[in-house]
Amino acid sequence: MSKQKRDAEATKAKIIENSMMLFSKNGFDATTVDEIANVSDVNKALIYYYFKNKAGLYEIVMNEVLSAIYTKVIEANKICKSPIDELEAFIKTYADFANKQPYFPALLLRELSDNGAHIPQMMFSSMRRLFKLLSEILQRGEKEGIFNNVIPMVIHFMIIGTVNLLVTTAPLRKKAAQMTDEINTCSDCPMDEISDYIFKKIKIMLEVK
Amino acid sequence: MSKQKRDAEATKAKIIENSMMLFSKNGFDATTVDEIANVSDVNKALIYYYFKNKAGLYEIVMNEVLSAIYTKVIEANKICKSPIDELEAFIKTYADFANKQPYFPALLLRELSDNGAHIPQMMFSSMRRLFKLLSEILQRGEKEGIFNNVIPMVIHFMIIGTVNLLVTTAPLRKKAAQMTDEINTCSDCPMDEISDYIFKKIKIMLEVK
DNA sequence: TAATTAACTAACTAGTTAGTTAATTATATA
DNA sequence: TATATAATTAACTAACTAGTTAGTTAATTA
Repeated sequence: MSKQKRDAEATKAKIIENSMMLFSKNGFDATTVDEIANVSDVNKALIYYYFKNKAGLYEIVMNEVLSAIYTKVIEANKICKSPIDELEAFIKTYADFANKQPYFPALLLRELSDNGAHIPQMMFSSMRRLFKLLSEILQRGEKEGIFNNVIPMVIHFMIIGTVNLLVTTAPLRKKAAQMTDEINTCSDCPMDEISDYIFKKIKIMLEVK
Repeated sequence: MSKQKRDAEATKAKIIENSMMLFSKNGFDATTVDEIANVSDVNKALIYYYFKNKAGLYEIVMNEVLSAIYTKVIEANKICKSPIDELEAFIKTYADFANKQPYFPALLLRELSDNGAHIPQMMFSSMRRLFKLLSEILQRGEKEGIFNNVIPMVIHFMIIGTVNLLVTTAPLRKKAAQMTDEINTCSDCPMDEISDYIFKKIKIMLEVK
């Protein structure tokens, strides 16, 4: 392997990586193409050479992230023996991913609160795949008499919503913890303890007594 | 009452009202001061005459919204007899407000996913008041032996997160319902039925068996 | 090694946006 | 009724930003 001065794939990957970081941190509008170029140490025009435009780059970034999480969730799902196992895997895999890729929940929340202004179609179907998986787990559980009174859409948002808020507010909560003594903002609970708590609570909530 | 050509208070209120609508719909960055001025039928400079700058206007708008919701929740809380009543009132009042003021959840999500970039301090303390109230309800319930194994921060985000996602995705879900037959996105469940479901499920989740 | 292509850049354009200035109009008050 | 003051505007600027163009340099191939 010769050390190359030019490596298109690596450059492209670098641009995507930095875009992901910046879009997640600052959102679509507040991220400038100039900024992406500077951070990535490439000329701005190169971004237009590789990607159609800013929205096109954004779409690729989102696609990459959403595919990654879907793959992980599916992977974790494969080795499960029961709907309860599957529910646990779903929650913990999602939480773990969101925690390790902490920009992702912010991106997702922002995009949802924009009504998918920037990437309507793709976003949409990616999120649907994830929801469909959980939906099937819950309905299977209900058929088997393990769960009862399930509204999958609400349970899905309960999981996604809770995890996303916990991850996105983590820095804010850390700051709050230093300021006040009275309120416990859970600022040093590790994510795997929290996700275990969420799973156990949702299990209680759904299980037939 | 004479019909005036000039009414500073009314003009100011009009600007705030339209700002709230636009900021909520499009976020801070994507809302332009020109747009606010046009919609409000005033000259842009008037906005700078009344408000320090764009961020100052945004802060006032946010303050107004957050105070309104806090007032409603406190009001509903007053007539409650038990922690379970209080929990029910908290969830349903918040959900009702979010549903009637459907831009608010989007604003909140966006602001949280920005780490409070635009209005750090005020936003912060407004959200804390709301959390403190729920926190006290839950801890009182735990002391009275009604609830068990409560982590208020997680329960708070479970409520806020679920409601916010349901409200912000409502138009998206409606669109999805037309496209596919297989997945039930809860697109025509009325909010008060959903908030009742959320309350009942969270009650089960927290109550001592 | 010459020709061709792929990777990359400097410098620009056209359009947008927050914020300002200096002037104008309406209203209250002396 | 004159005048001060509060409300409002037209017209501007400085800074920024998405996207383009015309060109350069490195790598590949004939």
